[in-house]
Amino acid sequence: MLQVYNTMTKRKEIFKPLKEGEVSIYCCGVTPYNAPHIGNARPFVTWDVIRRYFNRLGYKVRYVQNFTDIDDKIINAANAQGVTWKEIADKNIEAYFRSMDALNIQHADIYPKVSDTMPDIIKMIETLLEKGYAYQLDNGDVFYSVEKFEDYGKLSGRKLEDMQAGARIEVDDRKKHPMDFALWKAAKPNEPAWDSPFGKGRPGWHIECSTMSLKYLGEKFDFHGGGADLIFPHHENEIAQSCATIGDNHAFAQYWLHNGFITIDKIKMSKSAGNFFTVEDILKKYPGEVVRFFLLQTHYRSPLDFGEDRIKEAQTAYNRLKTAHKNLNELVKKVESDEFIKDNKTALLTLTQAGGLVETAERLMSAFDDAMNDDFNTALAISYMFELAKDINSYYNDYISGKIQPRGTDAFIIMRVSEIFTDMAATIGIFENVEDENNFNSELTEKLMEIIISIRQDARANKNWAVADKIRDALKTAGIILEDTPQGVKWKQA
RNA sequence: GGCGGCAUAGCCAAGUGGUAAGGCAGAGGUCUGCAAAAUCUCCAUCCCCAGUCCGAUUCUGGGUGCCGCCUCCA
Repeated sequence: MLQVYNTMTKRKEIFKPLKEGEVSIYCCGVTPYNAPHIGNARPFVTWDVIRRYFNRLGYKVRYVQNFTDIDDKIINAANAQGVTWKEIADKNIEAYFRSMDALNIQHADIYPKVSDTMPDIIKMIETLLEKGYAYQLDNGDVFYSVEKFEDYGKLSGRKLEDMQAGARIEVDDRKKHPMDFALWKAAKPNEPAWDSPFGKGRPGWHIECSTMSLKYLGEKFDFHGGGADLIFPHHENEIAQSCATIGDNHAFAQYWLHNGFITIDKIKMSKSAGNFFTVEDILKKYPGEVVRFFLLQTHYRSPLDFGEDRIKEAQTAYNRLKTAHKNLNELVKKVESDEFIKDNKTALLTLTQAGGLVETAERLMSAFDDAMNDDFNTALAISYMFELAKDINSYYNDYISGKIQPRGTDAFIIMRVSEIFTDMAATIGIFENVEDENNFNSELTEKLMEIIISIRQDARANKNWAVADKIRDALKTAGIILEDTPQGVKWKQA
């Protein structure tokens, strides 16, 4: 039974889909005014795993994620760089996809943009004006009147009178209430603008997500997510706008999930504070799957402190699972080439060991699912992968060293264990691009490595350890690790 | 000032009313020409105080510390 922590009720709830067998998700996307940093990536990795898990559970998932491509920051960036807002947005949307693709994030079903949703946004603002939830100023600005919405504050748990409006920024005194927010901003000279019944202008922040989620998911949908900093005011305002438009305070998203922040030295990473690392910079030094794995080793709601050391640790840990994955694949290949059946000396040890392996695997698979069912506890789920990896490696070592003789039943066991480990990996989204993992793994490199290894093997045969070690050390400097195993020399990228 | 979160080994991080997963680092063993990888063994009474309970790290109250939101922000 799947439980999720709902920000609206501040507790874990049993998930019940609105439609049997289907899940609808809206995750707030980015404002593409520059390249995404690692903190921006967290919600998308989180939701990617959630989607994958729902798929695993057999749900049909519909996932919508927006691009807010009209915004003050984009206009500012465009002015600063002397290009159009569209050029800024397009460029950064491309950067967004480059980064997220590297993190192995599956694409949304729809990526609506504000600039493509203008008629719907305008229509929604009209409705809010008609229903008396909004008002227009002489200059054309349209504001939402928070006092008109009785449930205002229900998501973030605050009351209008308790908030210190203007604590950090001056209040626009043309507003009826300090917390009122813009639905439509009248055009200033040289700004991109769209025609509307309220005059030329552009949408305020918040309205686009209300419009897009209602347009693509309907008046009620299952999940709405994003970073915890969106709870107020963004999501609070979305609720106010959407529920007022629909005329039902229980409409809109049923479950609100918010991820914690990525911090640096415990301080929230943010573009405005300048303490951030872009995803593409991190990817220059670490594979996307490692970055992804790093993020998932902590529960999505907990804060996560970013640091070079932490990523390195994650890489070491990730490599451990990867080794198990490789070993398992090797065993699977042997099964497929019938090596397991050939030798049918029925050592009792074999039965115990392989039988134990599959038993462990089944148990861990079940534990893995329990962890995921508990508000998508990837940190716990991953710990079970480590436990399974240990047993896989033990079996592999015993098999390779000839300590155990596999029999026919082992073949089935290996295939089942492989299926389980692959399922786990697929759920958290790793080990999917094993073929091209060595990004400098060209044919030429293969040949060169063959030559180098053969020369070194000659040296080793002559007990010329000095030369052998020199070659190994030199390769290590070049980022290639040699391992002398009973099955011959293996090499891999550092 | 209002609202919310967190405090678990050297570091990171799960979790439970009955004395605590996993990872990294570290120590020792096996394997190895030596390494590497792998594996085995070892490494915590859970911020402080009070209370409830047969029993609390886990519940309640208080305290301390850190962080976040109340502006844009994933």
